[in-house]
Amino acid sequence: MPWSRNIKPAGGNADPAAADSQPSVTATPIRSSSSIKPRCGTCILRPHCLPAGLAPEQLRKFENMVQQFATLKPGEHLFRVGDNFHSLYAVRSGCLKTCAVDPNGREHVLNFHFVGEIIGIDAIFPEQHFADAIALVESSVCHLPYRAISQFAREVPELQVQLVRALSRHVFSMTSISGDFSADERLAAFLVMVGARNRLAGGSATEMQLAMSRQDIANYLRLATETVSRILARFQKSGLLRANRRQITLLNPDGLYAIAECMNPYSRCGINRRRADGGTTRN
Amino acid sequence: MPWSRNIKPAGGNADPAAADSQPSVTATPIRSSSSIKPRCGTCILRPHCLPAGLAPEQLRKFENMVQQFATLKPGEHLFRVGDNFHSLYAVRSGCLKTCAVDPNGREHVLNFHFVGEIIGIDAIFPEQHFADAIALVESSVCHLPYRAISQFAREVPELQVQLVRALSRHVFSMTSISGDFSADERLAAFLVMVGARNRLAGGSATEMQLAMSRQDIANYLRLATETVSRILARFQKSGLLRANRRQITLLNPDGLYAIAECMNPYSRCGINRRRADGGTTRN
DNA sequence: CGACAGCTTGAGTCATTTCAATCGTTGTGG
DNA sequence: CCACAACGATTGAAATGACTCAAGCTGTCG
Repeated sequence: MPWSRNIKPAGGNADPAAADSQPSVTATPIRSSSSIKPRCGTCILRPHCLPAGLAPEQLRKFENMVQQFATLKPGEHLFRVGDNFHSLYAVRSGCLKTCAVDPNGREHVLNFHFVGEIIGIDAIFPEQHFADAIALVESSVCHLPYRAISQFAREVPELQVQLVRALSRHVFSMTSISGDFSADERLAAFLVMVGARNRLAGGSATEMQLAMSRQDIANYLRLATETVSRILARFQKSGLLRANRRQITLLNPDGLYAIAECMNPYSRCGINRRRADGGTTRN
Repeated sequence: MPWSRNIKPAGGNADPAAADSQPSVTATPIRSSSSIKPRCGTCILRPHCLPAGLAPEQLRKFENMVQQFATLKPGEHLFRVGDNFHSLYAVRSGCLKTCAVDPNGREHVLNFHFVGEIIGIDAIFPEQHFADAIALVESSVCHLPYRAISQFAREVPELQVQLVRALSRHVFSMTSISGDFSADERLAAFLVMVGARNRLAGGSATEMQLAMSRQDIANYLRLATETVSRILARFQKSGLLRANRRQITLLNPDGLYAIAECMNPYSRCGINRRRADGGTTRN
């Protein structure tokens, strides 16, 4: 059992001077590149982000609501369990995990958040965070104050639609991994998914540098770390991939896809739809 | 591949009884008690449903959009994989499951939908159903045409808020069961949850008639049917409950709650918040 | 270089599954 | 009304996928 949680000293490297807009007790150590305002208009991620489909002048207004542009070092928290919810975050670069430690001390990784993805939508309802959000590598996020966004959405139906779609997509994507699948299937699906998300972020779908440790992968897939290692070794032996530490090359994406196929929601019906979710894009 | 799983023929429990009233291959067989219009204003479920918090005249308008009031016999489909999404449904009485059969023939129960809960929100994004919705017992649902609801939400912020909250709550509640927990923990949590939902629907939290079979429970909890049986027997032997077929009495809810506690998101932080989600209400 | 953290590999164990047989209910037809 | 079929639930025994424990390996960093 992995009691050994990486309690990375968030304080050690934090620049205390950097824009501390939160004097609260549980102060979230956001290192903000302060004055840099994100420009949604020129952001390559816009089609995948909340302001997708906004008209120019709405977009400008939206941009003005994006208050901060935080940079996080590996291991730094974006927010913590118990923090009040007041903002959504969009990953601009890097990768984060949301995770929670249960009373028995087991860490559960709820999700990985790749470039272009929204963090925090599960906190809208309880109005409080029930997970920690931790950067896995140097990452930057846009800060979308929810009250303002929500208010703005009342005037701009297009934004409303995007918000609801983002939520629905999230539910949709969760249904796959929550299912009953073997370790092989889950890991194969994970790799294919990371490849797809990697490509969305402008990289390769088959050549990637994982942001997360074996332990994180295991905690996400409900496996033991050793099991992840072993399956990777087996996949490698059968020529499906090459794995060296966090450097992974998918040599036979179709083979992996075949193993993972049962987790693809789209394969459940006769639809040959464009794989919109990215969760299972082949190659 | 050693990963032989329970290849439970989808036909096995598909709808042996209900195959009656559906000659069509894909048509949604809604048995409508036609003319009966639901009255949200007098519905005891309103606080838990979408129109929660609407002002009187908005409520009347909302009522008018609720087009149908369908009744389903056990085993009947509300919708099927591949159906176009055009409506959300609110469970008025009874209980339904949403489930999908993967390419290997394994059935995955995605969710159970109890009285007062919304069905279909995961289809908003893909605009298509990727699951079957099947009544477990005689059930009735309100029919909420999404286009109209969505349009109406643009004018009525309160409704918009409710929609987003419902989605966020759904995400929130999914995070528990998707975690890595033992069979005992998952089953205990399941029973506590059913009790809580049963009470919300006006019944008892400890005395209940399950709507679902052991097989359905197993497919939901990622267990084998036999395992569910065995754990129930063990719980019974240790005085936690009394189980006879689908009739379950929780004799020691606190004991069950203690086992299930690790799955309670609220217990992850120091919060002694009113257990709003119902997922883990004690007794 | 040494310490450390993350990763890998092996061996034994355990929780859960699979296979198989039985039991109790419920519904059906004679 | 009873026999019988059918189905869901239960129980036992054996098999196994994944875990735990433990040791060794590899790369990184001070």
